[in-house]
Amino acid sequence: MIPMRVDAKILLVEDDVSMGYLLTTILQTEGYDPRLCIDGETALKEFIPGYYELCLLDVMMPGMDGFALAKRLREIDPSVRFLFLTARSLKEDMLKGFALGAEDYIRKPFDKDELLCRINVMLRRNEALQEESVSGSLRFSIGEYHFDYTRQELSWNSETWRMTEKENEVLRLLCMHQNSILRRDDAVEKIYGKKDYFLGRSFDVFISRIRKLLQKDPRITIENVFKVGFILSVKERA
Amino acid sequence: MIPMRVDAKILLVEDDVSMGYLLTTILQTEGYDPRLCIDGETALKEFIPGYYELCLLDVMMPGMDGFALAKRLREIDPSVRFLFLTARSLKEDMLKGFALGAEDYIRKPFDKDELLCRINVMLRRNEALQEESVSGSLRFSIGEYHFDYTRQELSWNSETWRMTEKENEVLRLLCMHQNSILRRDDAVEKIYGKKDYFLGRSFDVFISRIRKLLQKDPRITIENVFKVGFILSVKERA
DNA sequence: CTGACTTGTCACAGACCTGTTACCCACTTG
DNA sequence: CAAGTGGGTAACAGGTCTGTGACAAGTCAG
Repeated sequence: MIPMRVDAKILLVEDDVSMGYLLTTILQTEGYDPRLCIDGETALKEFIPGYYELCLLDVMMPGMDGFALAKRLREIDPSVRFLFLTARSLKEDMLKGFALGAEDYIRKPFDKDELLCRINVMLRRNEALQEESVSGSLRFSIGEYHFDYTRQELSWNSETWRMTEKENEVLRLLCMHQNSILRRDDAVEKIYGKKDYFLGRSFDVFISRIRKLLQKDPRITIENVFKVGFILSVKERA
Repeated sequence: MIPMRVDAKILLVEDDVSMGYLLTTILQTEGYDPRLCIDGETALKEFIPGYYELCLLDVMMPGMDGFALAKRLREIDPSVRFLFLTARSLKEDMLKGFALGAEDYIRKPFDKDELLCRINVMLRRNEALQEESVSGSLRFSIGEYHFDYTRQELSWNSETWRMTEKENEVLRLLCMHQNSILRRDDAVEKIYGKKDYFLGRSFDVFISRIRKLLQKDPRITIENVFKVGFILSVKERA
């Protein structure tokens, strides 16, 4: 299935109240977060650059029409993405819409599933565009936790903590050896670049701190292997 | 007008000879370089990963149908882009097409200009994806702000400031790492070409100045990651 | 079972890092 | 030349890490 882009903010501009309501409902039930405006002026006030993933514009509206609105929005935020929705099936209109940079052009009466499909495709594309640059990111799942090494963050159940540099390093090493021994010598060497008695003790302290960070999921353990190192593992669910 | 993507290679798969010929002609007169195949098997032999900008697939064909072909093509090259063309207007077919990762879905009989428009849009998008970084103008949306690097301008709600050169550079780096850590070492190196203690301090001062510039939108934060760097991010609206 | 050694944890102080304001100097502009 | 701008340094007041010592608890060999 197409992966859903949950909670995406959508700016919806539609003067017809019942149509606007219908669209809002459809989008909401699909997990989107639509914002309905009844005319172009309201939409311009409501618009915030970068906030909305997508704008859904009715073409025929009293006052400022969809095309004029699109032009204004693009002036404010050149990277805005929009899609026209119209009852008119004039070819010229459609061409004009695409010329303005529309991503798509949908005729009313529209089919609900088709509309959702096209929106999904657009947002998926959007996401691909943005995440392109975030490559090189290192992430791990640890039981119910999620650990993002590059962002130096540990999250659990929508809570997120920023870890310190050393904690981050130690946890990374543990994760990379998940279910197998992380040798203390190796670890100390990698973290501090050298090893001596005190650095080893310091490493122990970090193990302790990380245990505390991970204690919300009791299935996670960091077992000690006497004189050798530690093993991070996640027990099977009972 | 929509900028034309000249000479783009298009793989066209259509079993109906006259339709295939018609499409080929249309695409050629528009400056594209289409390659016509009369069935899926031929298309698979003809296909070269990365060579075609776009595949135009008829859905209903004897032997391998368009969907099966799309699946095979995607196996060979996961980044392939395709578009279905079909006489069937069954909703399920269309949904299936999108689920397979289609960029668009066009019903026959199609309108020549609409088809070309949609193809143009797709190719333009393709280009945008690839040339994002090479383009001359660099612009970013930061919450309610809009930052134009090339013009060295920061604007908010119709107010616009011209930034200083260094502010501009620092903000650009922050934007390019939005939501991930901008490492202070990297940043200092890129901005000054070398690094020492004082340049690091100077960088801090610019962070401070930029925070002040961006303070009109309270959702924007530049978080410090102790000893490592900074993260620019925009919080969800309440 | 004992004693030597290893590990878990706490608390804390000092080192180091950051945010900010003020200031100074070089350069530009009118 | 006077005023203004940009950008670096200084200085200071916090703030955050993180080694280390202390001590309790655990492990192991003999």
